[in-house]
Amino acid sequence: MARDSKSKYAILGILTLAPASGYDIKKYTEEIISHFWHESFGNLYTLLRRMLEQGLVSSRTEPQSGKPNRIVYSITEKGRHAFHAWLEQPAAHEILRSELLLKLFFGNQLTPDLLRGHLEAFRTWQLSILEILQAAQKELDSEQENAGLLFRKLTLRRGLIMGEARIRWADECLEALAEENHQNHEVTNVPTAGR
Amino acid sequence: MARDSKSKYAILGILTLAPASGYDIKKYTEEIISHFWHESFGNLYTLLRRMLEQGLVSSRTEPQSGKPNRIVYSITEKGRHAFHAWLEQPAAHEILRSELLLKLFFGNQLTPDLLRGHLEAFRTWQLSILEILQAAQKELDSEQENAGLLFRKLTLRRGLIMGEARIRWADECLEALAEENHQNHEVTNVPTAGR
DNA sequence: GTCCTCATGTAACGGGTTACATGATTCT
DNA sequence: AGAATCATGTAACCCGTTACATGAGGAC
Repeated sequence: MARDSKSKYAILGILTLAPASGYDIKKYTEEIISHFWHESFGNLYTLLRRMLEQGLVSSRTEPQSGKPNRIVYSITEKGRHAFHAWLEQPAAHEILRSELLLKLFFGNQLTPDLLRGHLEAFRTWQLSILEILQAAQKELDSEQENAGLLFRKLTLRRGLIMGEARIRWADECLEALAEENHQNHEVTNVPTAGR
Repeated sequence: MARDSKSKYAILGILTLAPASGYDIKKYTEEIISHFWHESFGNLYTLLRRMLEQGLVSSRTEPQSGKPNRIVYSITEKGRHAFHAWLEQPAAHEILRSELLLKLFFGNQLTPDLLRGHLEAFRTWQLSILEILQAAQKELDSEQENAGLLFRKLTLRRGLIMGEARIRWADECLEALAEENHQNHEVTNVPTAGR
């Protein structure tokens, strides 16, 4: 087994839906599945050529005038097999590595203001993602029943649930910090006040 | 700037709390912050030596009989500066890449049984993590007020909230799939039954 | 006039994982 | 007897990012 590229399977999966160029695949990741996946042009193009050599995909060049040629890839039988074999395999445990959490963990070495700034930036960022997902959901709801619809909805649902949870958490943190700050002020400003 | 190792800052952060060996640091990540961070021995040892060269840490070798020598690292002033500079920097947006979501997205190419299997495996895994976190929370609650306590609690809280959300989501998915399956059976088993 | 979209590519680089080696001691 | 803990290290390797190059056509 060793380790093999997840990108490879993402590409195969997308080619399962329709033939596509590298550019198309990039767009697809950005527009449809950006809430749980991303690809860079860099290894997209490199991978596609490698996969061609391995016979997982076939290619056909579409000449265009004025623009560079489009290289449209299709999944082969071999590619389909590889994809399905992967699909059946249990999903690898996601490795988690959150820079924000790391900073927060060492939060007592940071000024309250900067800390709050980090959390608020995170919050607003999550909020903006949520809005995009909500719009996507509306669109999906108005779409008519089709093959992959349920699964698109379920993955979207994940994005929404997690986004909401992240915002709830950020709010909790901000509250806790505000409270702590408040207490500190009471203590330092009115140290021996009547009790 | 370019890109520099996040591991580096995790290490510096941990050394901020107390001098430690590579082995100690690994243990710390596993026992205390595993819910949002992880390190492998591989680059831990490589990084520590590089950081020594860069003057971010200093080292002292503790001879031991029977066991290999312990190399205990301490953070230097330069290291502290680098760490604080990083702390103040806004946290990079987490890149998301979920293999499970990817499989689910292409779920209509998978048998319902396998699909359910994936989701249930995910669910039970998340549940086991939750239990660990809950135990950790109980421990933290009984600890007396100290410097980093609030922040440990806040990061733990994140793990709990997210874990619960993931489980809720998995349940939703399993329900949705069961329902769909049920409908399909009705249709295929009693195709023209009275209505 | 400048920015965005379309479209493909390459080279550098490095961050991190995996797998291996070594070996005494202590727990089950 | 065997597994786990302690403890450090190295070498392979590759996955993926970033940055660059090229260039036409259309939008604003």
